[in-house]
Amino acid sequence: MPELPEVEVVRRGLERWVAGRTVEAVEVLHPRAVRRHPGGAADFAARLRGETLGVPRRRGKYLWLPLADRDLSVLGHLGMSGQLLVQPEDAPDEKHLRIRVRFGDDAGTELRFVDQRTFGGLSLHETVADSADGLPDVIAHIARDPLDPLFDEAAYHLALRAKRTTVKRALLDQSLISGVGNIYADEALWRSKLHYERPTANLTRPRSAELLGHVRDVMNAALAVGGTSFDSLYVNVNGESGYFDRSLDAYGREDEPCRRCGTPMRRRPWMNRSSYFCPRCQRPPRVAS
DNA sequence: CGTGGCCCCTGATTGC
DNA sequence: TGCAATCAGGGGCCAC
Repeated sequence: MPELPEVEVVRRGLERWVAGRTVEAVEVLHPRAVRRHPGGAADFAARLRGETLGVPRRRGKYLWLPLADRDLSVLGHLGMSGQLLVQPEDAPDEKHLRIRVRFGDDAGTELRFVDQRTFGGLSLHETVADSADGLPDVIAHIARDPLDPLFDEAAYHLALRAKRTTVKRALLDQSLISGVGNIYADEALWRSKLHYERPTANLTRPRSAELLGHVRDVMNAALAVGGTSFDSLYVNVNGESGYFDRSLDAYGREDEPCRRCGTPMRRRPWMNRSSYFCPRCQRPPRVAS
């Protein structure tokens, strides 16, 4: 499951291995991988052909490659199981290869989008008119992520107070803060000693600031580890390789002792997912639903 | 309009 | 042993 730090590692890999290259041919092997592209697979391939890719950017878990001299970007999301790989042209196709991008240079590598569960995909979108960083229009509603220097902490706190929702829902609400998934939400809540069903409306400024700090810490720790592991030909993220899961304190630790107090951790079904928490450190709110 | 919930998908795992 | 149910989860979309 690629979270924000893994997507940032992918972005850096793309910057190194793909930026500045000109597309020669695009092959869409699974229509679902381009389902967000308005014109369909053939249109995606035709429009991308001949274009030169710019420096990749990222917001939350979305990343995009602006096309040189056009107000157009290739937008990508890895979903649950997506990978963007730079592979030798003669490497055998991956089992779940969905899109192949060939380049017109002689570097001998191509870009591949591989995705088992097909939740992710690539698409072409126009740039928001007055956006400095070339934000694609379809993700204009995605908030800045907590590692973005322009993330507005005061506005975030006010937005939390205004919402009539619970804290974990708010962490996963991409219009408030982006890039926080189920795993890091549980980690940040554990570190903050907050129950996932705590209402956001009465969170004090220090509490929300602490929570945000823990979100950043969790992400930066993963980034520090993941950022050193991919200095190779591969632009590779494998969220299930477990390079950070040994450092998880909450997620996936049902019945294991809380690392703070020793109480067995619990798992609760939540939004078709799971929430992991310590029943002692993270007390439920008085009016838990 | 804000909030909550459903569903897209495939493969590993679990249960009978 | 084999088949079916369950689980994993980002985020768009829709109903209330």
